[in-house]
Amino acid sequence: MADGDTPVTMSDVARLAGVSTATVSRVVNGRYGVSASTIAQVRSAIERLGYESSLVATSLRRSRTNVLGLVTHSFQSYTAEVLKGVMDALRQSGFDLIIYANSDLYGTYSEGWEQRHLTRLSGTLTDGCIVVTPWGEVRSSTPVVVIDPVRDSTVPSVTADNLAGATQVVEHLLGLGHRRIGFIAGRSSLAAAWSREEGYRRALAEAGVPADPTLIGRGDFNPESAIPLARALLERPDRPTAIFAASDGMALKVLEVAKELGLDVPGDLSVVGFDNIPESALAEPALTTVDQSMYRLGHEAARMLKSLVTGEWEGPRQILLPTRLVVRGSTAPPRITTPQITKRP
Amino acid sequence: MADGDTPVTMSDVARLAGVSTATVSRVVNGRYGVSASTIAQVRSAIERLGYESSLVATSLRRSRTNVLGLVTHSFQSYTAEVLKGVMDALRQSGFDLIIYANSDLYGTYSEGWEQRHLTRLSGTLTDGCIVVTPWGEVRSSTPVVVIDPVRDSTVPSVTADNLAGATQVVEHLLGLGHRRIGFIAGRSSLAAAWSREEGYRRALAEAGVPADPTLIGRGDFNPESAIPLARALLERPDRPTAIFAASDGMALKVLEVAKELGLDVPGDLSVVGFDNIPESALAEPALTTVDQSMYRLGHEAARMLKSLVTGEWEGPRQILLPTRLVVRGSTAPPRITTPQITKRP
DNA sequence: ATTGCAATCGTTATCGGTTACGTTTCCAAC
DNA sequence: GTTGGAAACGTAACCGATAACGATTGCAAT
Repeated sequence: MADGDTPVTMSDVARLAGVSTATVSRVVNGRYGVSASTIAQVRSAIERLGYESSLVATSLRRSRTNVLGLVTHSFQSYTAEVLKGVMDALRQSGFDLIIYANSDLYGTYSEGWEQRHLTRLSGTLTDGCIVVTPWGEVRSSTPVVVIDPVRDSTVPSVTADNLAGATQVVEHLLGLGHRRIGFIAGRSSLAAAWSREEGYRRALAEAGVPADPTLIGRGDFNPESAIPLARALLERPDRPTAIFAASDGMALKVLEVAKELGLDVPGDLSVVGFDNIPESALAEPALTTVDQSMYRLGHEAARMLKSLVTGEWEGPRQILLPTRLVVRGSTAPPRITTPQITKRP
Repeated sequence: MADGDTPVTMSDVARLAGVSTATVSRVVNGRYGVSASTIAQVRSAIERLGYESSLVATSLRRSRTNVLGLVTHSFQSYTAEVLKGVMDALRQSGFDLIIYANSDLYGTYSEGWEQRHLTRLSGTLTDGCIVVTPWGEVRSSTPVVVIDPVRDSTVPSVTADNLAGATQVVEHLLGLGHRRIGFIAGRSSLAAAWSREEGYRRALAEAGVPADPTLIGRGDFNPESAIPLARALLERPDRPTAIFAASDGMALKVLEVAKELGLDVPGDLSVVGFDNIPESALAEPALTTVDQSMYRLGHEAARMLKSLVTGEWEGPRQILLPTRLVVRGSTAPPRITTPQITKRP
């Protein structure tokens, strides 16, 4: 009860109940072949001693730990949302979650980091891992599910339908009357970044709007990376009337830059993001964005990993989740390059 | 390398190196008593086989797992900030972090939850635990550090200087000219909630402002709980000119209610929170609040737990962290009950 | 009274490391 | 040439639980 007492083991229980440890084990695991009276005796001994089975010893014997891992390089609100989904999917499933994160605060990030942790964990502490937005392809001796994988990855993964989402964004902007639409891209190695850019291109192409490569800024999903890019786009004489940033974090920085330059949003400039992180709804003006339900990404990834570990997964190994355009206050018809009044429907 | 191969064990290494497992163990753990040439052989065998020692087996033998636990009942931005601090403190310390959370989404919370998980974890999976804002006193066979403990707790803990923070808030409001100041309290069992309320009372008393008990609403730190309380306070004919909520989550709800009732903040009503969660800076108007650096709470708790586990803790077992008043746009001189113009210094 | 078959329970090897202890080797000192 | 002793290494018990296997028991069928 207090600190410092030696932990009570299964053989303590066995001794008190007058049976063998095998029988105690059977009772604990609810296995067949123990008489009702013995079960009662063992139960009461367990109760009296306050016995808790050792997760460590159990893990060693079975070769399952019932612990899943989550590896992430950053710990922003995106990851936090994912985490909620993961934990909800795992609650009462018998699996515990262990987290490896590199919170990106001291710049100690190194590229092989994820892989190092994966190999250390797999086959030893965890039964499987979820990896969030990795830098490269991952391999492991235990099952892995990747959220937002790199391009052309064959590892089991969960991704939002970024192509559709980005297409909708551009269609929304085109519908408002925008023709010069800037784009701030994400880390190009990620499939998500590529799809969002591809959606941007396709939607423009289908609408017959000529693509202007100089309107594309090369960001990396890090919010800070968007600042110089936004500045460059907005200080041009022929500045775009709208900017679509590949993530909310970057879009919020675009808002700041616009404010700094004295531009009114959405009057002078429309801004759209992607992700729908909680902060976006609170921004001023509230950010139009694409909801990709990071909660669901996490939830599905956990569900998938769980059944992958238990060997009962049926569905596809690459899951695509729907996205949804969320129109808020940061988008409106342009009034600069198209001086005529454009009424909204 | 690929999936499905049996993990390579220490005896595999031993066989290849032509030594016993004991020697391999000595090499792996850098212990004295192995010749340089043997070390080299073992090292190369480890290298060739890609051997990784089993954390589970090691944990069973030594009675240390090098895993710390974090138990929390909710997973809001408060907890996320704490988590960042914890993980930063633990990085490269050789300790891993395992998280138990009840994200409060399905109302499955039950009061004994924390204690159940604590007893299950301690002495089996973790070497010690951090518990965030528990519902009751906690006990465990391994070290525990509590962030925001209950009142009169004797368990090692880390808390912000809530009394000082709350006092500053009220002094700030008094300085602006407010006299009728409402208060929305937090979960009263927590020391933090009590201290904040105490600070509110003391500051009023010291300023000679008569306390009006009807201006105090009994919330529980859950943002939703503040809604009816704020409504009740603001629909009175003699409504307060300022409301101090014991947490930012609740304060943000007060802002919403005020907006709903057509009250201008800070013109008709000043609002102050406590915590300084990220959302507060983004609110409209930005929320005046008290920064208690949840990051530092987590960081200090982890540092303390770590040394408690290794038995090298020197400092006090109850840590008090400074707070800081952050004045933003949600507070201003009152203009309702005090019609005269009050100039700021 | 045997036989047969379940149901029940104990023995024991094992999971992968760690470590107390014992053994061997080797070299310096007597 | 012994002896002493430290260095280097192997043996085996052990951490706590699980499971294959064998042993015992009880009871119905023969």
